[in-house]
Amino acid sequence: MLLAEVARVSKEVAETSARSRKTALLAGLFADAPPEEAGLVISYLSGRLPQGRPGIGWRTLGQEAEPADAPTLTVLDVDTAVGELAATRGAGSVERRGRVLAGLLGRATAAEQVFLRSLLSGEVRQGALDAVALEGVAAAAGVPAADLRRAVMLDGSLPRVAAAVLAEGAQALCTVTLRVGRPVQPMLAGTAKSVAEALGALGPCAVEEKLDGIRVQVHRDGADVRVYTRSLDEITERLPEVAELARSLPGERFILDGEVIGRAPDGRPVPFQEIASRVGSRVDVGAARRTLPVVPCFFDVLAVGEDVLLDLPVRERYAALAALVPEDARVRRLAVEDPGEQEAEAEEFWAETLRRGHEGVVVKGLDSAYAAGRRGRHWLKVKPVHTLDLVVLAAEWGHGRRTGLLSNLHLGARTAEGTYAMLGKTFKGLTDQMLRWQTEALRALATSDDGFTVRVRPELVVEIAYDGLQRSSRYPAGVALRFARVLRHRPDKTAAEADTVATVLAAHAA
DNA sequence: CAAAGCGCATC
DNA sequence: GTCGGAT
DNA sequence: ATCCGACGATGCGCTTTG
Repeated sequence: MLLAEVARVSKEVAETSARSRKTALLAGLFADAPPEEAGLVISYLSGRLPQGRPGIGWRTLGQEAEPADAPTLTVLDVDTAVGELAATRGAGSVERRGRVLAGLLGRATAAEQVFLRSLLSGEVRQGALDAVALEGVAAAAGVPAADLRRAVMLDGSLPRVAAAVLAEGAQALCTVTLRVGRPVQPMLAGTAKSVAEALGALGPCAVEEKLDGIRVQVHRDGADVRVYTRSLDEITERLPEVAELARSLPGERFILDGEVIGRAPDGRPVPFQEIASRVGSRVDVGAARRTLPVVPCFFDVLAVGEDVLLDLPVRERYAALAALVPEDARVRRLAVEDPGEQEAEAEEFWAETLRRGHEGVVVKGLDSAYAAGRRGRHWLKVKPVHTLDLVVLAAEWGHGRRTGLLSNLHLGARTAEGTYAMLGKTFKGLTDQMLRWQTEALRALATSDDGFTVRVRPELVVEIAYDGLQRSSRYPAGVALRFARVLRHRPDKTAAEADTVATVLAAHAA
């Protein structure tokens, strides 16, 4: 199949807003794809490369290339080139990769270049990724989307399952089962503003501590233990403690879901950044382990022995977990069978969890199944929110649907010297109307515009919500906001009324 | 040989 | 990771 | 109820640059 066809459909998908129409466009192409190329086509149109990230970023993609006049590239040609890109490493690799990329782009028409650049950069921006492509596959193969979705969650790969179902039909889905040793898309949590709100939404539930670490899925089959991240990358070698603990458990075969954290000598959890550093260290795991040992805390079990537990309710899965994992390797939890009667108890659990230094709680419906790969409304996370009044120091021009609007705000707190210390940026929480308003308001305050960033007189105050502070080597206060978002503009306030660095730091002093 | 730049992963 | 918009 | 895309800070490892 020609890349031109894929690029054309991608463009059409991008230009239609209705999801049903996107699905139909994708289904048409998937049905046309030769069986041996279907996986590739589906992968590209769901915005992924089978090789994963190819080591090509905005910098490398910046190079210009004279487009070809006529489309000759096939998807197999692209796959070959991407394989080369991904395999290129060592001294001189940047230049070699650049040449391979130039060669590929040189064989592509202008339209194909647009698609290739977006695909390689990881931002297809066609309003359709995995989920919509999955609908397209289901339509093309004539199978129920729900059946296909379940198979993909268990298998972990849409292109693989899709190729099989297009070739063999619905029966291909029957052979996909949960297997120990093959990672499953983890279930995700929605958000609630308060414990009371979560209790009200869920009824009988479990309130669990939410640990601020790295999500892990641990598979054991006899002596073979593997640890996977949330994105299903295998990180077993980086976390020997986790593998050791899994081997020590009284079960030969299981799949556990949990979070890896570190504990200070007093038992309190170490900051997320330290865990990220530890889990990210690959070259000298021994040294990293000595510096910061980690512990897994499990909160779910997806399989044990020959039994698949995904469809069992939380209460039964937790009983299985308790039978397998000792208490000190499990998350603390409170069962709330009667939310009406136990609200105070739940609130106290939340307060105690925060006193222990954890991130918040996750509230789970006791009768819900494990919805692999979904952001279930049966799991709701609750975290404390902090707010500040900060001053806009600059704003960046937006992209995509925010083109022409000032979007990303540089946020400053007042210093003792009467200047402003930047604490981070945010573009979140802004409605279209707020974007329009701030674009005009900031234009009026502009002191410079380099086409990327507009610097402004520090006069506009914004109310910012954030989750906490993190150590920063980039920002002058030595600290940055985590997950900052705009609550509202405060044109009624003057910059002199904004919060100071000192009060920000004081609010988080332990 | 150290610093900077880049890409990619976590949240 | 959070959030708003669209379906 | 879902999905998507608008982009955040940070740390590691690799490669290039000074």
